[in-house]
Amino acid sequence: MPKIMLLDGNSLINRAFYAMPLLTDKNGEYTNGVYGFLNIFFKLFDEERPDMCAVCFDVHQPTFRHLKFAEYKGTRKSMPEELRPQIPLLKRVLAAMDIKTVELGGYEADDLLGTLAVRAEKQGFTPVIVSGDRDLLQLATDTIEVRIPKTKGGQTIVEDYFAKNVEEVYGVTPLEFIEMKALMGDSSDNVPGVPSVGEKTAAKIIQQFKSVENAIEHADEVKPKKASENLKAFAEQARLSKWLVTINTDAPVELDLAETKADNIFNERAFEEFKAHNFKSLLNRFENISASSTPKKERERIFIDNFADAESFLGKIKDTAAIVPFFEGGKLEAVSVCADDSESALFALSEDELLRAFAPVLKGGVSKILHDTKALYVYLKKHDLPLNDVVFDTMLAAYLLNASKNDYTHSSVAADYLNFSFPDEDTFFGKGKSRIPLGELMVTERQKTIDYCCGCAEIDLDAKNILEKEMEEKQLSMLYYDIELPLVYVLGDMELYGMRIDPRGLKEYGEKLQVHIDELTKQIYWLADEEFNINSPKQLGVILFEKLGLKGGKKTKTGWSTSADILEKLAEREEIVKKVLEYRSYTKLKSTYVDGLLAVMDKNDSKIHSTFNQTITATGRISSTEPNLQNIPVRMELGKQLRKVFIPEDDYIFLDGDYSQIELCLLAHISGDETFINAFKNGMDIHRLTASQVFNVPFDEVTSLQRSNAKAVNFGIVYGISAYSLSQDLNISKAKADEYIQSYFARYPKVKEYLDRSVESAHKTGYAKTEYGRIRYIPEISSSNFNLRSFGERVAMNMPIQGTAADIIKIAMIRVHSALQNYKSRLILQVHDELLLEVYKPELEEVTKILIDEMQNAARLSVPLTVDVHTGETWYEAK
DNA sequence: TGACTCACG
DNA sequence: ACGTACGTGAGTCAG
Repeated sequence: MPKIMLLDGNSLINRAFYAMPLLTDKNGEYTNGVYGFLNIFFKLFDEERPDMCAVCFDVHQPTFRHLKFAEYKGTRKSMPEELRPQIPLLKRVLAAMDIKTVELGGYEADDLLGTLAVRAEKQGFTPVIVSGDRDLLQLATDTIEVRIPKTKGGQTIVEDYFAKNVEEVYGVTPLEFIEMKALMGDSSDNVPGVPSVGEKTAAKIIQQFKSVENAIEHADEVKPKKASENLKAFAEQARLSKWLVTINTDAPVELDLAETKADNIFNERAFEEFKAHNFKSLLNRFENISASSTPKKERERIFIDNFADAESFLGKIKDTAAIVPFFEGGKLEAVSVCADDSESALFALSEDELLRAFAPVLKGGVSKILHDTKALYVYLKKHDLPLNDVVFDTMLAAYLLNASKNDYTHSSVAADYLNFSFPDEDTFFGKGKSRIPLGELMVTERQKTIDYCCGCAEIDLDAKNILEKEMEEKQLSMLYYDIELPLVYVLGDMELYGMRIDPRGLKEYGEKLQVHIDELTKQIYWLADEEFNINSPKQLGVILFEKLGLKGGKKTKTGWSTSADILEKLAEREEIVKKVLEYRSYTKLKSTYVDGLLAVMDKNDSKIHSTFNQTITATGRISSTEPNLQNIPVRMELGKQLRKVFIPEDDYIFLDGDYSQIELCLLAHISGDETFINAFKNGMDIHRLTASQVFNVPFDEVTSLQRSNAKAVNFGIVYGISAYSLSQDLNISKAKADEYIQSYFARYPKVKEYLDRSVESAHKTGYAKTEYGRIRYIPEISSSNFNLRSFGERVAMNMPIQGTAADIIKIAMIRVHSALQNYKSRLILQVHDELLLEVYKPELEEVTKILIDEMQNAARLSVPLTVDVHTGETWYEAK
């Protein structure tokens, strides 16, 4: 018997929308509801294999039924702005899939589902109704099945109901289910029901009396008492509710069921729609099409396990090759190569043989396409091997094209730019403890391993042209070839040089901290009159705000907030709070810095080799991990002492250069505000100037409090200001903060214009851009959610400034690195607006000049970029 | 694994 | 009325 699947478009897209995070496609249009709908659709389609299919939608038009009860139906919550446009989108996608959509003025989707289901049943089809709405259960019969998908813990599970299942679960027949719903009401659907009657009571009443009408007639016999009284008092409302929940099974739908054949879903047009809206995981369903539409080259995948074959394969490479190294525990395990459309190869030899075979190719001649060039560069340099003629890095290109992604793996590049799904590295090898070395996989899953490794090289080769073209279109090529690609080697060298520390000094520092920690722990236990885990915000909150009853606590969703800004307000009066804050700062230093640094130190040379990541931040900054050398303490003296254990190599000295107020300089430059520009040209104290302008006092009479408040306002402007946050930061009233901001804008009108312009442009284009053309997409900016949209607007104000500063220091790094080629001195660290060099002492004078010159001239702005330099025998002194 | 806290620019 | 500063990484707790 032919099967027909009838879906509730409105209800399912609604469920999907709230179950999924907001997703956007390339044009910034929201797609999560449609994507979620399609996932449910395909899951059930695969299970049911229906011959026919139709999706029903609501059309709200005033009709008799709805006019009469407008007061109930009319007050339904309005749809979020992110969802509304997804309904026409869903209809378009369904049309492309050749799936019939059904709608009829004045009827809701459930009426249409009911009508079609009954009609189909009569004509001898097997109907399956899919909806997120339980009201539909009234339609279940022995042949009509109602399926209700639910998300539970991220997984979609489906509840299935024939008539007998409804009776099992609710104890009433599907038709009685209507009566039951009428009594209990439905607040989300604005069905009033009878007050104080919930699901349990309604079920009991209907089991006994079978219908609302009969229950009203025998209202005196109804229990409990409350329900009995209300049933009498709200009899009319109960009848009305029944009318509202009853689904019409006789709507005048003009549709021949023969038109609902679902036999052309996976067609070219649907494929294009799916691609356009980034429904990547669904694309592999289009098997025949994906092959033709994205000519995925079928290459022969060769396995090479001896040196002679390796040499002969590599010897054939003409001019370009994608090369992918596979490392395990710092050792090279295998390499895959793809140089043309006909074949790719996996080389599994000993590390020694691999290096011998590949050295000539890596050294030069062959143009190389890589993915994470820095990793290979660093590895090779450790083995004294050169890497030249790298012409492209797919990871970096994918980052420039969209800096907001979490990763830029081969899998992600394949999905985003080649339209096919490819296993994720972590999925393939396993991650963390359960990671399986490539060598072992070669034994157990030989062909899959060859396919995976060769696939990576094929992806790099195939994606190069597409990535290059997209970068060209988005005007990112200069940023890519002149900044990001050259920067790889600068960062690589920084990682290789590392930073020397004095482990004995560090241990002594740690021991000193530990003495204080032990003392503070005892004092805190004594003051709290019990022992507890001070590191646990949960336990600490209970001790402070419940046991000791301190006032001024704030709740977070898990308990009391014990953050520093709250504790600081209590510290003056409360000894224990003061001790806790002190304890926190000591333990932070001990565990994160002392223990953390000792754990990652290279024991051979007492050096810290951080990893500098080029594809993490959304703004273009570099990040540093294992360890993070960009957040070594400096603001507090106690923490700053830590920098005394960072020491240059023998005969070297630290030289530090930092841009003075680079973000405010850029604000002045980009906005073109004359007051700011002149102030910077004259080398004035910018925060003092701001204070004198905002608080209307002579420049020389600005107090230190006024200056520091003005400094906070300047920071606020760069971050995308709001009066509320500024008031929090300065501990002043919101009104006062607002006053500061208003007078700031009055004094610097061009700054205000710039901020407005940035926000407007982001609204229009969906992204923010630096002076060098770096892009950050801001899908949040078109949200109807106030918080999300506000966040988007702050990002629009901040990103061009923070990002341009990042671009500029990257340029400076490349130039300094290149200028130092023939010196022993070297760049070893970048901290966003600061460069740290390890300078060979005889070169100090010259290198100082180079550093200042290259940093100051990295960009031409309408204000001078000034650089402060310091030298020191320790990092402490050099700052 | 996510929430919280805190170190930096 | 809404309820926030922008960008990161690491250690710790607790479910």
